Amino acid sequence: MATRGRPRTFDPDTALRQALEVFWERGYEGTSLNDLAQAMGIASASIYACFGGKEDLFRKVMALYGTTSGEPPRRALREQPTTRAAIHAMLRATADEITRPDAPHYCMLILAAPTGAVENHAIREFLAGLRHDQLATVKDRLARGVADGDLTAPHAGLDAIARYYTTVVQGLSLQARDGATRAELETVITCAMAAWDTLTSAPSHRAS
Amino acid sequence: MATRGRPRTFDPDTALRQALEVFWERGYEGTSLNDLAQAMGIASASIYACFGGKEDLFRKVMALYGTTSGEPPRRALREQPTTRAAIHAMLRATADEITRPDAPHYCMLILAAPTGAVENHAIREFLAGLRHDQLATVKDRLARGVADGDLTAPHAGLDAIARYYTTVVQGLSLQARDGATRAELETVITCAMAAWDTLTSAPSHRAS
DNA sequence: CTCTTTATTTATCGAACGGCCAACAAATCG
DNA sequence: CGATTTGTTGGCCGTTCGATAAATAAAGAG
Repeated sequence: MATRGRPRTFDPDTALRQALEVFWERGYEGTSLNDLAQAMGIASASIYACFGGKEDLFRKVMALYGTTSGEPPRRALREQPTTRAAIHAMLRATADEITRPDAPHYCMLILAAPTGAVENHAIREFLAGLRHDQLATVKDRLARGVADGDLTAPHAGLDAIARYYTTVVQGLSLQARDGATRAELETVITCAMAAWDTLTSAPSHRAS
Repeated sequence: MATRGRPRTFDPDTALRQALEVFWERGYEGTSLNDLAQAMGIASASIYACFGGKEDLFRKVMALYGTTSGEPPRRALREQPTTRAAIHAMLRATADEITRPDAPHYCMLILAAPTGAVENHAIREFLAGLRHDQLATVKDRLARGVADGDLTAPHAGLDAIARYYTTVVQGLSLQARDGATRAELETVITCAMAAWDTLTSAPSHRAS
């Protein structure tokens, strides 16, 4: 049980949180190992020893991010009794997270690396995969609504509705990044939810 | 009239288009002067002589981008007879632009530099300003609708509706970036327009 | 104590970065 | 023609990039 060797002088969990802050503030490509080492209070070589390279560290950071900032929206989807309430609560939880005064006003999953140099393609694929999971989670919640009986054969497809609200979530992140206030995001959410009744009515008249 | 001195061996307009391609593919921070010089077929010193530094070049590129890819959505807003048709056409024109087979599947204005190193703050501010203009343009179109009489004292505020559809536009860009097809974007647009009638009805019942 | 193991610091790697300049080349002018 | 103006070339500036090796420090094991 006892750990051999020299014990490390920093707490990896704390260091990971500090790395999260830096990546959050500057994005993936905008963050250098120097930035990280300085913020984490250790030499860059220690980062390699403990976390692997920049890319490995970023993946670990995103895992932490998912269990912290990513949890409230996921919980909203999971715990709200009706599908409509679940979607609405997810949007509001998202708006809460991306306007917190103690953190940058955007979602890392969405904006930390949307574009970049070719050599960072793997990171973008990684994030795209996580976003795909996000879409699938929303879709699953809609399917559960059908199973629960509070959503009956929507006029628009489940896929379309899920993608629509995912689109709104992503758009909210950019709005917050551009300085929109929590109240302004709330008005956007209200507008987005105004489509709900139309979208979830039985298939009656026109499409397109 | 005759131009003194040695004439340049490249066409600045062509070079600017080539620079646009590179910035579009890799974003602002992901593009190096080497990348640009290689794609433009000239030495980096020629870039400095003709366009100024990287930041100046990017601003000129964005001006070109605005008059090309940015024009169809703007024209849709301007030329459609009714406000509803204008918004709908703008969304579809946006979807067309960000799924063109001959260009990256996203909007540069939105995703070329959403985050990044502190030294590139000015570029982000520049883009944020352009996006603010975008929002204002949508808002103006709604106001024109009220003046035209096809939009009467909307239940939701004009600001909220404008910001909502701007949010959708920005979300669409991320969807396309993640591989959504034109058809999938169309379903999102259909969902987004489903809110229109509710949003633009006279102020009657509840809010929030 | 000595030996082993692990973590740290320091120094540095080669490559690429954005930026810039002096020398050369090509045109018009007088 | 020579003088002048302008564009292009090639290279180099100091810095920083991500990454690594060697040397040092601190703990437990025997």
